[in-house]
Amino acid sequence: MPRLNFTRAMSKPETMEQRRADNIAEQLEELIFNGTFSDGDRLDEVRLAEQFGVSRTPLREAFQRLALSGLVELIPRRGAFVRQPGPVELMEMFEVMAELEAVCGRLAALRITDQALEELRDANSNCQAAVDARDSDAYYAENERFHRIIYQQSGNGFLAQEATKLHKRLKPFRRQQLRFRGRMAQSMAEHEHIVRALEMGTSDLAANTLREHVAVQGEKFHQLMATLKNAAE
Amino acid sequence: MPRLNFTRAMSKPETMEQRRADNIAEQLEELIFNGTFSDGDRLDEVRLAEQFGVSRTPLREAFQRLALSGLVELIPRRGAFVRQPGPVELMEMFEVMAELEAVCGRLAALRITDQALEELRDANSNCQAAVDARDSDAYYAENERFHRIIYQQSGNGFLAQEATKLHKRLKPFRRQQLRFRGRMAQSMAEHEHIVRALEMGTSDLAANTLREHVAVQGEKFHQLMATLKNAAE
DNA sequence: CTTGGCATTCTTGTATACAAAAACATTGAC
DNA sequence: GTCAATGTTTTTGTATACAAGAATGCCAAG
Repeated sequence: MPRLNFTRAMSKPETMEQRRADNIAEQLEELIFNGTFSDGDRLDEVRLAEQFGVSRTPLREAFQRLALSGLVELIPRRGAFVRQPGPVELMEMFEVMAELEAVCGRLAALRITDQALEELRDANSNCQAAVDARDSDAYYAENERFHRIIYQQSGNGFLAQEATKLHKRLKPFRRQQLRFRGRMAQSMAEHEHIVRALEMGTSDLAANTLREHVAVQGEKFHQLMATLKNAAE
Repeated sequence: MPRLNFTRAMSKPETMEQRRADNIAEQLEELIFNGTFSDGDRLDEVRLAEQFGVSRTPLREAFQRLALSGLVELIPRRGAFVRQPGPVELMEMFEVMAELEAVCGRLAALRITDQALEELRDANSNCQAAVDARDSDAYYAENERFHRIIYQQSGNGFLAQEATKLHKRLKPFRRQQLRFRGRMAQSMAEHEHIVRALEMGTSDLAANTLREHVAVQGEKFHQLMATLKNAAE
């Protein structure tokens, strides 16, 4: 006889208390992103367990989560292997990212609030300040804020969530890109165009501008490939 | 001193041998989809463990996977709760699905092979046969094949994967839809238009036709809401 | 009748134990 | 020297054990 009579989940308690396993998943993610582990590396359960000061159980739970997000491949009876996207998959992911952003932009052009527009302008001026100060960290932070606002203003929570997920996944690669000369300034200029399109409420223009902004083509393609080779060394 | 000197994963062995935990995740997914568990239900670890004849450990690993795919919400120290999308989230998901299909169509119009076109026509004639026989199961199977081909012909593996994932997630809701009068026939007709657009290689037409085909609007909206109410009773 | 606090029982989260499978190393044949 | 077979050791997958946190029930006070 089941005890818990509250078989229904009450309204989201929005508990931000994390279990240990969740933290471990995040930390592992970070270790993969920052290059401590690279493609093909095997994640040793016992060593990582020691390192994190926990037993294998929560680690294995973390592996499950990472596996579904694609960062790790779980090969039965063999272990967990880091799985970074190769050039082809990376291009594919950027292509999807560009399309997702375009959709967000198209919807946001119709639904964005005045307040959000103001925040976009604010993020943009912070970006400009970062460009002037050649502070790529600050630039990146504000750039992320800029895009996140657009995701949210699409008015489609699910879409915003998916876009955020992919954005996060591509973060390390995008970040490399910013180190190229003139990249920050160009990106800034594109942001201005995007804001203008959103202000005007022209869906198609907003969509196309965002797609172009995110798409990897022309010189950006070569830059991306260059960073990949560096990462592989 | 690490033992495994093969620290790199060899080329994908494409091992289809599943671990127990993977199977459990799939079975649970099925149980959620077919309505054995409905929104808000708590998944009892010990009971399910008995039911599946395993211990709690593999079950908990399965929970982790289901949590990331959104079917289950893991509340710390409280348990795993089934989380079915409500009307709003469902509409959002269909909107994203429509956009993903549109992108697939746009790319596929440029890249589709003659052989794939032939397969689309084949799937379509099977669909027609199913409509004539009023066999909604067969219709659904061929419909799925139809869409899957388009995903794959986008030439973007990552996109195809994401589209497939969402398609699967929406499966139970789409399936309900087919029971409405005339829905299968209308859907069939739209498929014809889609194939024609792909044949002609007109990207925009293919994209728009697919978007309209998948989008939930007008009468379809009411039908979807009706199925939701039925499911809640 | 409702409300609040305490004890009890159940449930989760984590650690540990153990069996099965995989990788490694050694030996021997060619 | 290369390669195959076999025994050893590591490593994974699962079961079990145990500690800490929730939920329930009970009792008393208002």
